Amino acid sequence: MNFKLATWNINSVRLRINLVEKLLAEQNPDVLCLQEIKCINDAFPLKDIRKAGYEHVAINGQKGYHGVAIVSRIPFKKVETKEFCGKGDARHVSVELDVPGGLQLHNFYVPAGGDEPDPEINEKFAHKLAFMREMTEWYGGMKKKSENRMVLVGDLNVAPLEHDVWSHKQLLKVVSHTPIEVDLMNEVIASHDWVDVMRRFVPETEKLYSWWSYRAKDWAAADRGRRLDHIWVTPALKDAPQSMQVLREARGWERASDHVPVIATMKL
DNA sequence: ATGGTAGTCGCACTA
Repeated sequence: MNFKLATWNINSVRLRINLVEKLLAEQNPDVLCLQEIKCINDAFPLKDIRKAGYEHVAINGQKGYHGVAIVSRIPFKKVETKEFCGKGDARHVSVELDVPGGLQLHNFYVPAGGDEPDPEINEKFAHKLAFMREMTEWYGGMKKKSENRMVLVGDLNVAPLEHDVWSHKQLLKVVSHTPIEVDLMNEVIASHDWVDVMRRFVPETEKLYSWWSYRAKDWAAADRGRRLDHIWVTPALKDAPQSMQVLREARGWERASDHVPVIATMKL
């Protein structure tokens, strides 16, 4: 079957439900993974999502901050959430999709990490590093690597490659692109031989961003972006991806999120 | 070298 997947840090799903509806209408993905929904489960705009044709929703919400959700046309066989760092933060939800061969989809919102890239003096940065170490442990501990059909998406808050940021040199000491974060992200990737789907379609020598700061006067003119959002697949699905698109235009929508949707199609 | 914006919740915090 053909499978279309989107991931988007929405920065408040209640405030931007109209933009979610616009994306679903224009792109018609089978599944949309959202991050930073910024509401408790009961406040999620379920009715609007169902009206758009998405009957299946898995939510791990939290009051005011963070929170992730998966909305889907495809039924779920299982829904799980995992708590990282014992903090009680809502930063992960996963579902088993009812597709031929099965598919586990993991949706993450990794801690941003604050401003100061020193875990000794910035506990938010220490939390981010610990979170990634826990991801490595978790995926490294899973059995049957070569048979696991898994997709991992989300706002991972790390731009690992030189051309995942507008200036490699100027961002080396900026949280999201520091060597310690990049090393830890590479360890997560190595823990289950994850494949970076976005870079399968855009060479590493080309700039590729999914986020532009709200603080720029003119985000498009400055174009100082970073690739903070990712789609990964396990080796069992390495030949599945057929296309990938970063919906840059969504950054210019009215009352936009600072992140744009990343969309992939796969043959399952 | 600094400050710039956005959202939620309530007048501070996270990003």
